[in-house]
Amino acid sequence: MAADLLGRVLVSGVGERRVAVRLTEVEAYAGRADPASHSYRGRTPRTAVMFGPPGHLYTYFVYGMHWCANIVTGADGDASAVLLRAGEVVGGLEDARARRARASRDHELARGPAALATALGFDAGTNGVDLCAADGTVALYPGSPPRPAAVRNGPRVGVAAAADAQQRFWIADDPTVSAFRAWTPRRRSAGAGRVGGGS
DNA sequence: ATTAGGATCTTCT
DNA sequence: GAAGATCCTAATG
Repeated sequence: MAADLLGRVLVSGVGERRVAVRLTEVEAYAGRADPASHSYRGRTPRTAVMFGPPGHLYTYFVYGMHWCANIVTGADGDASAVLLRAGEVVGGLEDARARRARASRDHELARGPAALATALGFDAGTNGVDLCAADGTVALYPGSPPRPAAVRNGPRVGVAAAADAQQRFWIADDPTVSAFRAWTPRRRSAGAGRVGGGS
């Protein structure tokens, strides 16, 4: 299950850089039966990787500027995945800082799904990468599991559908875990609301 | 410390 | 055409 990924270490060798992150926060998306999952509405070009075999990276673009990464967990055709929400950079600190110049402290380098993806260099090019390939650019290692008593769970962040599902898991008292934000509707930008056909 | 709002574009309806 | 598994900065207490 998703919580088993906590404490495991993801090593990325993308772009001549090598960064390792120990996962401290994840979210589970239960395939086609989960209204909050990208795979809920069936297979599309974007979600094709989710419908494939487990152990592959599924990356997607959100909000017009960020990349986020999942690990496909369900059996072939199941379309379940785990969103990697946050982690502690345990290797390649210099490279991670270079990619995340905005982060003022090291514990913020991979705090939040888009931040984590940026720190590891994930984007369209890493979609579908096999984590078990011998020569893969990204690999998953056992790492060090958290104390079972330190594992917490709660609602998923920023998700409108199935908001009551307690499918977010994190390691208690870890500074790299992102702050919880319930889903809120975004206001439309002023310009987008223009009336009339203009010009 | 906390909150509110803007940026920006792919995907599916 | 509308909404989205977010991050960052600026303004306010």
